[in-house]
Amino acid sequence: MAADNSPNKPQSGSNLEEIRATRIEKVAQIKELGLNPYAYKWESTHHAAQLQKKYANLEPGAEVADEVAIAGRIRGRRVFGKLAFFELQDETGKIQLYLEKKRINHTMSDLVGAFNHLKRLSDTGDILGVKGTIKRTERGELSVYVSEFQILTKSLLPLPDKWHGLTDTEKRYRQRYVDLIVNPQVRQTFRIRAKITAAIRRYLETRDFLEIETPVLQSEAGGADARPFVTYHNTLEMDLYLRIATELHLKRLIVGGFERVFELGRIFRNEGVSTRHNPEFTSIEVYQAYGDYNDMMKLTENLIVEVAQEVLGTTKVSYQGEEIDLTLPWRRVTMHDVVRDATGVDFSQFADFDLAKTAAKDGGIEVPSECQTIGKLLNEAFEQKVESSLIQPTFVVDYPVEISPLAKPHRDKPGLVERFELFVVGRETANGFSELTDPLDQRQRLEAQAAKKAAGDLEAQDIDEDFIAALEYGMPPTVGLGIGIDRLVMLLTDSPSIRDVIAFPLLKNQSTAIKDFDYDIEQKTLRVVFGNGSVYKYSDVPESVYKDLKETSSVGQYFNSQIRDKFGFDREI
RNA sequence: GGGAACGUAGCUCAAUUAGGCAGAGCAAGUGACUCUUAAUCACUCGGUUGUGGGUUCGAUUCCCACCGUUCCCA
Repeated sequence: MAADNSPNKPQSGSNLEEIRATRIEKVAQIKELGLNPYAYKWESTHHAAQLQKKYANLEPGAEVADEVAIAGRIRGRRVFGKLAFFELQDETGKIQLYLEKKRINHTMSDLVGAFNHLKRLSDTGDILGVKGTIKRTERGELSVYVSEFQILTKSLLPLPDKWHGLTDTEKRYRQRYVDLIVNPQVRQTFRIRAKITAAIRRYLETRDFLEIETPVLQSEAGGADARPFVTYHNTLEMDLYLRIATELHLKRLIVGGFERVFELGRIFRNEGVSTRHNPEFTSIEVYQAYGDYNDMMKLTENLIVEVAQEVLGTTKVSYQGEEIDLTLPWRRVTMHDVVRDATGVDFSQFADFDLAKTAAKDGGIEVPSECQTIGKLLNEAFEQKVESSLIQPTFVVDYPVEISPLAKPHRDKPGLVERFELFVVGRETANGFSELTDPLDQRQRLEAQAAKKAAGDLEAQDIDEDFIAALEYGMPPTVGLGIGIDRLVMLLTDSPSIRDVIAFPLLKNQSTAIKDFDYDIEQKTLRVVFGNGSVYKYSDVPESVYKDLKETSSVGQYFNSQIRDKFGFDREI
């Protein structure tokens, strides 16, 4: 465009808007050349890693006449007058492009000045397809010696600094696609995650386990102690809950006659967010008829070891600087023993709760008020004094019945159930038990839970009558297992935060600031529009409050202190 | 839920000690350049210092509130 030389045209700036405008202008120029900046298709012959491997032994300076075609994102540009080097990145890695004016203009004679167009109209971030031959440069870099190119997708936004990359944690999570483009180890983590879940499914399928999908939307959320998310079905006019576990439905399938079932899928728990918790996460639950918790511990060990071996090629992994040895067998210890060894208090000796409580306090254990039985005390002691020290894989077995409402009573130890949990790097990673199959016992236990819920415990379970009916038809002796997939992936990918193994972790809405508000004097309702698009109506708001809100120096401050918790509200949008 | 820290150009970071013109590298634009690989050289553009208040002659800096993130604790 000759107009570029106009002295009055302002020079292109380099804030985001101006960079974007410059690139949109390039899109127009590409179109003017009769090319499509958003192509339909490209046929590649190779990926970068394949070429790097195939020509690994090519000498510097050597050329091979093999014709190849490859596509990817331009990650680096080093441009000279009549020669240019691009770095092209595809899913498998990077390869350099050797772009020579003479060759390109010769083979692309239909497009006059093809080389200069490429120089002028391409940017880092564009998706480029090229055809050419193979050449290792004199400096030793394997390159595609390009004869033809096609800009497949024009990128409008600049990528992060090529040297420092993207390190801002918030931006990495919010714009994971950018994180994936510039941080190769992030791609690797999700590749490993996919391999882990595939390997788990393969392990189970070869042992005749069947994956059956169970409902996410449920009229009662059971199978775990957790608060569910609530949603609403419009035409059925009913509240629904997102599942907090897959347990009760998978056990119904066992009643129905399937002997080995599992489901690997998403679970939702309405709880806080931390390095170890995301409100939606992935679990696998496995149920096997005619087995007990000893069988399931063996399955758990073999499953995890085989997955590690298959995905990482080793059973020795490094996690945040600690060497974790997954080699079998894993340590097994009863909860009573491990607590006694750590605190000096043997909770199996007490018949009386108050004596146990005194001993616990003497042992330095804080006893919360809702902790009213010896079993809960034992669990409390475990969580406070033992859990974080279980670094190497350890099965803790034989849990108190009070904290295990779905597990079968221990065949030898009164007050305990046949349950195990696997701890690695101080974190609960798996949980399994011989399933309670006695419907009358199950009803009693769930009624106790329901009583707790009625008394205000938001995490206690409801009675699932249909589940109990299923048990009354008769469930074979069965053992179940649950594994937290995210935590397993964290371990095997050396990731410090659960958000590093979830592609799009839940983050707070960036702007909940108040955008606008108005007031209805007749109705005394204050309508508030928030930055995230939602609209709330606050009722019975005095006009004086509206006036104050209008005149305050800080709307957000006034709203939070004087309105938010003080008036009833309905969500409009 | 409690505590602490952080938020400055598209990206990575300075400037805050003791309030005094908001800077650099990369990226971007123009020009030169056929072996670069964080290319180089010259010139140039780019800022509502998270948001809203307060103190002050003057605030990125001090104070308050809010928003978000991170870490620790529960």
